[in-house]
Amino acid sequence: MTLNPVDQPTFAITTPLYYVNGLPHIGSAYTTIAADVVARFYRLMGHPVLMITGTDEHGQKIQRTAEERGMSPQSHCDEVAAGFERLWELLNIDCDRFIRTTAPRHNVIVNEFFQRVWEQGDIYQGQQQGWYCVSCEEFKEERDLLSDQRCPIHTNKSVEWRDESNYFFKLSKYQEQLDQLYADRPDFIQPESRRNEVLSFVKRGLQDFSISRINLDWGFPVPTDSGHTLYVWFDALLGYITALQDPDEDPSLEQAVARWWPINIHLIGKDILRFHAVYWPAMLMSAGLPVPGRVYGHGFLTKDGQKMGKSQGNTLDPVELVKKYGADAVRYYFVREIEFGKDGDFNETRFINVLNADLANDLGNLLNRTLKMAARYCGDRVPEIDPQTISADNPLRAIGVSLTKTVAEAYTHLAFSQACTAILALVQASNKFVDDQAPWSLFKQGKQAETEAVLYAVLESVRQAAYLLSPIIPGISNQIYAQLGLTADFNDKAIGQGLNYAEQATWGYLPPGQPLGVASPVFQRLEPLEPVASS
RNA sequence: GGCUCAGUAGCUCAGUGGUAGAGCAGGGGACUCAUAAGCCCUUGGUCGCGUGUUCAAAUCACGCCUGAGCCA
Repeated sequence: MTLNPVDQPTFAITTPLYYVNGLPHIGSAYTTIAADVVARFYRLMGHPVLMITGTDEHGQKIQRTAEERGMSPQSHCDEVAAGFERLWELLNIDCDRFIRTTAPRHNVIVNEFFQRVWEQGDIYQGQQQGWYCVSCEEFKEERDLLSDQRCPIHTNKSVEWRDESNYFFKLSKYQEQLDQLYADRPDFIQPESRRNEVLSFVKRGLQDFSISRINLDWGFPVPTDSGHTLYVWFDALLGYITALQDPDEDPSLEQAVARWWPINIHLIGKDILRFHAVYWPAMLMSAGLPVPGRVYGHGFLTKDGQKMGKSQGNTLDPVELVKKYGADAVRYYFVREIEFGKDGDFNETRFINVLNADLANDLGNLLNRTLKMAARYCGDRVPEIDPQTISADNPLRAIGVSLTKTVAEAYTHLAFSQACTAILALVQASNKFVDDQAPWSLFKQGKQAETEAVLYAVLESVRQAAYLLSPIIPGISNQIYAQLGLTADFNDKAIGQGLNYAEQATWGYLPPGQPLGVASPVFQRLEPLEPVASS
């Protein structure tokens, strides 16, 4: 059965465009891993997929950071953006588009978009005065400030008094339309707790927001007034649109939204929820574009239960982590151990425990022990069993058959942890099945047919598990397929055409009689950490 | 200050009226195909605190404490 990708609806997903104030932190890695998992799952199902990530490079904060480093803003951005791309490569994340907001083609899209909104009469000039935090790139209320006029978020930075002429976007005009959007599409903002937050914010009444700054060089000029520079957020959100277009094409807003718009899922951290769930849809409405499918605000990560931050001195360097443990391990831990949407914790002991238990002991060892038996008892081939002859009551077949739907639903709901739990249940049942059936005894008793039936069921269960886990641990899935004698490259973006979901996601695919590969641990057990005396 | 969410086994969490659960970690056992893995058994909890409603509360109501968040 072949499936033409154009038969399937397109699927586009974004991470935030990360601010290049510094090298990527673990939180950015977390979001991007999640987006990659979703993208890979949709590719598996045969959808044409566009996964977008990138960097947000304008704004005063960047300008000043570059100055402090004695660099031009552009070379600072180039350096940091390259750091992001390297990390994605290390994590085995192959995004389809990496958009940088300093790209010239982005400027074209921004200008066109601005023009549309301008023609709607949704932009006007006004005066804004108040205390401005450069780190937040936001005006602050005086009563929110700490002593010495310091920003409550950036406690070591003083805010600056600004009294300037700005351009404003008429957000207030879209109050009713936004209310309607949230009412019509309860799934627009997820998870539920985030949605409630936005609803209560919007209910209080929306105020127009400033979309320009003066005295700022590092940004795009306001098309209608070159003395002003576009506010970094206005420009950054539009990066999602620019990214849709092939970089080689001439940039045009109309072309950009032709195929992949509207984006299906914006995956974001909960801190930037308002920009994505309120400002962004209003901007799109003004420009006459449909709004995205879902905005999903996930939680934050802590380390050993503590907030992470440079000032607290407890950060988790994603580059070090992935170099130490490998992409699959890091991907699996965050996806499996953290309930997506809620805050989650990183703890290295726990990290090691989970990976050893799930990947080395349960999954890896299951494959290994079964392959060794198949080599010895079945001539190094998949047993010649017609899967249809295996009883529907067979515990593995029963689980495997229902697993397909369970896992697909979990992935589509971004309930990665549930997907893992369901898949691991098959693996655990398989280990139990091996022990219960004791194929080594069956073989010694000369019960060849029974031995083969047991081993087939287990091998097939490992295969199904590997296929369904491939969006999360593509490297391990590749190894498992290879050892089962199957040809697969789960990093191939056309995977859904090569290894069709309808066929491979279900239990009973493994071709009988096929020569098996060489057994070798797919995930090496990690050494437990030496207990450290707490100081 | 207002509002929202959370507080259940050492850890991560499920359970929303009817005799306290899972996974991991810890302890014991039998087996041997296997990455000293797996399998079986098991230790462990006044379900944040208090009052109330009910025949019955982890679950409902009210108050409080602690933590996180949104808003002002």
